[in-house]
Amino acid sequence: MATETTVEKLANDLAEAILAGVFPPGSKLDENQLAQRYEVSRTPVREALRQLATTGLIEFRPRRSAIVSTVTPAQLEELFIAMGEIEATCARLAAISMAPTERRRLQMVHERMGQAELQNDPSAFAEDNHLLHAMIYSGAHNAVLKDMAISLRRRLSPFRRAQFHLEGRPPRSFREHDAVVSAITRGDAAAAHAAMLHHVMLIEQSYEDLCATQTLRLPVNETN
Amino acid sequence: MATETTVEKLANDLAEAILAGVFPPGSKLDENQLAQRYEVSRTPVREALRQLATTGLIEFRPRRSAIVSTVTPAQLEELFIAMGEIEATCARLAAISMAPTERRRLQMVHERMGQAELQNDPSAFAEDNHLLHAMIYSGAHNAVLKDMAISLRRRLSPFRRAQFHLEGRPPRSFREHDAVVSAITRGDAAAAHAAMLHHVMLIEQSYEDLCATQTLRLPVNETN
DNA sequence: GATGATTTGTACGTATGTATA
DNA sequence: ATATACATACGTACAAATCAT
Repeated sequence: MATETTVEKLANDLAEAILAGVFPPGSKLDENQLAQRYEVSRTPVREALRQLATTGLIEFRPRRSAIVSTVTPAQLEELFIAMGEIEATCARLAAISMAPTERRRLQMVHERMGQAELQNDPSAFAEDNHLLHAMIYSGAHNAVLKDMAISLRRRLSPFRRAQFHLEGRPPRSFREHDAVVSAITRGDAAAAHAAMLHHVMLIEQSYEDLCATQTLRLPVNETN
Repeated sequence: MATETTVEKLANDLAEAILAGVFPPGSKLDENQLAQRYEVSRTPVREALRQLATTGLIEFRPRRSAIVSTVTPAQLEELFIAMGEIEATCARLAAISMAPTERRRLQMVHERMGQAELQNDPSAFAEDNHLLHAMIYSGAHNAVLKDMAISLRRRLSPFRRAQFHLEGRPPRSFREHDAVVSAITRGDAAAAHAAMLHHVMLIEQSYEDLCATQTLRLPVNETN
């Protein structure tokens, strides 16, 4: 019961719902409706919305409903680029300052991920993928950068999810990780940076390919 | 009158007051007191506080007063490191993607800053220093990274202000800028990154020197 | 373009949890 | 340890502005 119950919970629930596509980009967030839906009053709703607004997930307009942020393709690319740069920075710092234990654990998770790929276990693969990246953020030993990375990753998660279903992406992803993990474990900062930048750029690329092949423009739908 | 009057204004005013040291780190932010002081009700105060909490400037505790964030030396160093990395990333991207006009303007401001240093005009120097860094953020052509850089710079501003008064810092700062600006204008991405990283590290160093020589631990006081 | 309905913005009251005597 | 004081958390009410007809 340590959490700030209502607002904290609401902010998380709302963020999750938005990222899951329950409230699609551009949709209005009526305070009264949200209050009814989550069975609270408008006050905590407003405070949660304001919190989400500072993260960029939604937009507050003066006297009108808050709306879920619409990301243009150009903005999306900027998010991917920023994500790549932050992750690459974390990878570089991780190569410099990870403890031996951290390096071993990183290697371990990476290898387990390779097995998941061979065994064609997408959920284990995705889970370890997440863990691997998180370990690199932590390995940078910088809470500020870590928070930035987590926030960006969260923001981009709807756009990254789709790519796991792309044919041939997991094995390639594993090979890219291999370059990153290898560079980090041997302490090659420049190589770790370059490899991670490359990896995230390819993630963006495969997302764009996905958009091109499918008629989908928005990455999410109600079925999620 | 486009702004969301009360809350938006309050959040800005409060942030400014905190950064100026009116509310020192660790001090409690009583909602009623703030409401009286700024002549509004508690509701906008709460919303402004929550906004500041997401930026890390203050901390919300479940059923207790919000407090101005206390930055430990370790956290401060992480902030400086993150700042250096983000600025260096912006410099690298700027070297790659600045338009010719932007490069010329950057060079121009840099030269003007050199004159301000020669003429011993600290306020002009400080102003151009701010402008120069801002131009590099913009030059990266990535709004996400730019916002991160601005936010970090703002957060660290109380700790950077002091260093301008350090003997011999401005000419050194100018020389460090020279390396950055030169690398950017000639499009040398790696050099721009390295030079900026070096520059910000030296800023942190001079702040630490300042702390060591003076008995001051907190960077700001009421006279500002 | 004006008017009514709906929704946001702010104020305030009550309850609950925290700190203190 | 129990009780008291006090500040926050949430709910509700009213005013002002937007939008829809």
